[in-house]
Amino acid sequence: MARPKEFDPDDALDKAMHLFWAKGYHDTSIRDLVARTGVNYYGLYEVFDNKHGLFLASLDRYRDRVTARVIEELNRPGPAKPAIRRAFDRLFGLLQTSDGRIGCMMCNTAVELAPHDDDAAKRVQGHMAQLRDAFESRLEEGQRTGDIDEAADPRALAEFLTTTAYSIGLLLRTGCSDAHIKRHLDTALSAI
Amino acid sequence: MARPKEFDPDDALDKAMHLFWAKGYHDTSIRDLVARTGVNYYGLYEVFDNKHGLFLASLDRYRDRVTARVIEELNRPGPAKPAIRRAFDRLFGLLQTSDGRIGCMMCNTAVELAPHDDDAAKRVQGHMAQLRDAFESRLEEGQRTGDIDEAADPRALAEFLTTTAYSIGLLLRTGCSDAHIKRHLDTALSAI
DNA sequence: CTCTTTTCATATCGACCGTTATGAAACAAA
DNA sequence: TTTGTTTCATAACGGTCGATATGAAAAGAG
Repeated sequence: MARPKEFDPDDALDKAMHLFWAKGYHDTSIRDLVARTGVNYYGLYEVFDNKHGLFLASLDRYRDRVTARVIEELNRPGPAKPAIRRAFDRLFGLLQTSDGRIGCMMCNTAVELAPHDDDAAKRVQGHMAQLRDAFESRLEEGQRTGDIDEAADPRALAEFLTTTAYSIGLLLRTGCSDAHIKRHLDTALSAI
Repeated sequence: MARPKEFDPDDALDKAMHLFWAKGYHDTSIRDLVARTGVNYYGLYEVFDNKHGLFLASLDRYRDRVTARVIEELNRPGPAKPAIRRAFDRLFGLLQTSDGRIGCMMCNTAVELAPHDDDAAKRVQGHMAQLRDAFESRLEEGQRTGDIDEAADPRALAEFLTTTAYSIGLLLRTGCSDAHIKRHLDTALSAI
């Protein structure tokens, strides 16, 4: 019984996420977000409260759009080692955006915002734990099926793989070549 | 033949570096820098031109104060593997600052500023190359003395170790525990 | 001492920040 | 059509940004 919204909040969040992902929190202004999303000030504040709220929502969206799919790939049936490799390949693919090689939004946030923002820090730590748990379960399953060395510590390896995932983001954002990243992945995965 | 400076530019640069290191570029204001260094606006601009120049000088100072000492540790006589381990331990120690666990300034800059600042990007890439070359030389020496597997690719391993160094910074800045970081280091070094 | 030069502390500048206020525009209900 | 409600586009707000202008203060030279 009133004027309808001219934008799709879901689509706006996607666009905002990509801008935050590429430019980070401090270097992205509300005006930038208005321009990128096509949503006016009123709409953004009405839906997401403020810049901080929009950023936190973007982090959640990133988890759903990127990390969730990596874990999905990780959990496909089959031996653990190739599944882990495929998960990293999937991650690498998902980190190729139309904005270029902008890395991993969680890694970027861990560095830029999390040290001084408890809400962001909580989400980053949750993200790391989620990824770690997924790796750990897969490694334990691999140990049961004989794919992974029984003497290995699944938790320690899972932490290592999680950090490796973050490293991929770091290397991408630094502009390292695909070949460089592939070499890194080969070396890292030789540890499991 | 005029009024002398009341501050030591070298000391001021140290203080500025630590503030940039902890808070990053965008979240550190000139006023913050004036407060932290005790130097007034005129002094800062007279010596370092502007905020950007002061940041670049801080990056160079970081290389001299932190990275140079890690490489120094790496190049001590003896077998390669323990030397590499000692270098990482030294890095870990140097990253414990009075500002807390703020990670590695080059890693932080690689994420926050380098993607949109060519001067910063050039310094980060130079830093990575310097570290990589140091690791590579040490690995090659290790291969000659039989300490490192001859079948290994020194360049690829050196890249991996460089990324591992950056990962230490990332884990520190994310607030991970010492034990977590030690485990990561153990796993990573199992690859060489 | 006075004069000259440099640095000091501080006020100020225009620009941009995140946020909010304002009035017109677009629908549904009556 | 008129009324009521929500969203639209845009102007405006106070605050802070990086950078600079200003005049007093501190030294050496004469």
